Amino acid sequence: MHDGGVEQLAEQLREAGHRLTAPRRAVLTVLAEATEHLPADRIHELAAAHTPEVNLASVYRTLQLLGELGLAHEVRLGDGRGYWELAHGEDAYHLHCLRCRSVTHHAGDTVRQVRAHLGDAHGFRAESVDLVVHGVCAACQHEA
Amino acid sequence: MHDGGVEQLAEQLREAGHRLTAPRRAVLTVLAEATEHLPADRIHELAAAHTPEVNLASVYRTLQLLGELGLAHEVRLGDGRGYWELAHGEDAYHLHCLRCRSVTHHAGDTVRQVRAHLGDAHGFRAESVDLVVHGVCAACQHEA
DNA sequence: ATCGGTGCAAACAATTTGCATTAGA
DNA sequence: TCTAATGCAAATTGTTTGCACCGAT
Repeated sequence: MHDGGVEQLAEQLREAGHRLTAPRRAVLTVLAEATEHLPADRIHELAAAHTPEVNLASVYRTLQLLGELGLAHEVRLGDGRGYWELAHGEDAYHLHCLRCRSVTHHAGDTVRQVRAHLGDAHGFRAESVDLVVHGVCAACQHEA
Repeated sequence: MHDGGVEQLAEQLREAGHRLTAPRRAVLTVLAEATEHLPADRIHELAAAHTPEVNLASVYRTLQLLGELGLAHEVRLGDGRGYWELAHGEDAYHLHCLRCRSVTHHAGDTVRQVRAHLGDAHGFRAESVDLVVHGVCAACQHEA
């Protein structure tokens, strides 16, 4: 997750017919450097380091755009807000540790199985699967 | 569905050391009669029919209490708000139809399997599993 | 030179809270 | 009676929007 990633994403923005602006580059950089899922206000804070004066509204607008382009993805943890991450090959689920508040995503068959099951059993055509598991991660269990 | 259910829930409230008030009874009645998942403001509207003057704040307070007592359960669909339903034997997932906006819950092994998988593969102790699948339900697919 | 994007401030929507009053037990 | 619970209104929080100005293409 060095700057190369950002350049590539920036390119995708441009290719989709959007302008590459300072706020957008700042948000992309923050997301690319992030090791965890970030809410908009946190992204705003971090972006301010790169590019002072980025406005929170622009962060929201950028995130929405990135979401529409499929470059970023929003996760809802149950509290009101949205947490963002760069898109990774979909069909992942999230483990939300209630103790250390960490959120990790995991790919795997799990979600695919759920999807398959639904089509068979309920004739439901799944568009997207939101699977968030709240609990206590392995690390936190040890230091209990 | 009929008032018997409400009486039983009311009893559980009292047993837990809480007072049985008009707003609380109204919310319980609405939830018991509901055939779908309701957001707080909708519950407020419907409760007003039974008991005029119930305040929206009281609806929120009641819902929170019912949640803590395990009598009701909140579902997050991804839009900002919470949708409520009476507690049914847990471990269900929700199918959210993007076309008709319906939300149906289904019990079954699915969630239990996810739970088991997590413990084995990641040492994660699952407390609650939120599985919401967005897509198009069977009914809506037919009339496409 | 355009017109998409930004900053700013005000608007919104969902939910929460402080406080004086009311009513369940 | 005595304290939990309510109504009301104001405060919070997360997110969106209108609009005049600015800058990427």
